[in-house]
Amino acid sequence: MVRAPCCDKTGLKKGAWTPEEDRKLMAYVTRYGCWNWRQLPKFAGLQRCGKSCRLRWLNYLRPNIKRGNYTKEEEETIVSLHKTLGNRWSAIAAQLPGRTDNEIKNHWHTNLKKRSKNKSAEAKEMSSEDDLSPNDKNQEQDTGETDINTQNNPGSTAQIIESPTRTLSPQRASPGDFSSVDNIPATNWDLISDDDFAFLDAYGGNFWTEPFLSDDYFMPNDFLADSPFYYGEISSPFGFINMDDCNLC
DNA sequence: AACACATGCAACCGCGTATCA
DNA sequence: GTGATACGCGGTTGCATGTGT
Repeated sequence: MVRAPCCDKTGLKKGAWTPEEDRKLMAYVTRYGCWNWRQLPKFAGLQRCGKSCRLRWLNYLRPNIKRGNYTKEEEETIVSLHKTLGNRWSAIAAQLPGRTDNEIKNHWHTNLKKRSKNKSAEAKEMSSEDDLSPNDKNQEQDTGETDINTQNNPGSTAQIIESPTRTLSPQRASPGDFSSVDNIPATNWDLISDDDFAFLDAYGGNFWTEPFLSDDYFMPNDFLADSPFYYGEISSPFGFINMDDCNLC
């Protein structure tokens, strides 16, 4: 039995998001929040599936997203949590403020998993060969690497040694890599200007009020907590928005 | 310089679950 | 209790870009 598509796909765009689409989504969510992902694209003037909008917002446009440049501590946390939680990326992401489950998942598959495998192979080799070179031994001491498996599970006989990364391989620059930590990706916010709300006005009076007729208005807690929404007004590139008028919470 | 291959990331897809009528 | 709807999550894919030959 094939599950019905999440939305009517006729005429809906797929693939990479354009700056214009990002602007529209950011403008809308910033002003109204994500009251209903399914309906949101319609009101935001986007030819996208609600699911796609949600993903784009959560993984890319949301404020306080960290991109790239994983710290040693973050990688250690990921490896450690992965050991206890498995592939529950959202749970892991919850422990890493600013990181998304998707990004952590990607980072695991592209970096940490590989290193973990290598470490595992090395460990196997070392256990079979006692004649480890002094250099290797020193390196091990310098980095302070230990077998987390045996640390966390003293009784465990697990063979896999998942080691935190000690050296960060240079990250390839990509359009999405803002390489700034703790900051809202400037590129995203710079995309938006006052004019970006103009298209919303084109919908007429109903546009501004209709979303708030919904009872199931929803704004993610982490977004609220990190955003000026909490404090009554938005200080944004679009100017100040009095949130008392928006009934967000 | 041109091509093939490798890598990393953004986005999509399908399933499970929560909620509501 | 049941079906419909929406959301969230994890697995997977496709493409842009980097690297090697």
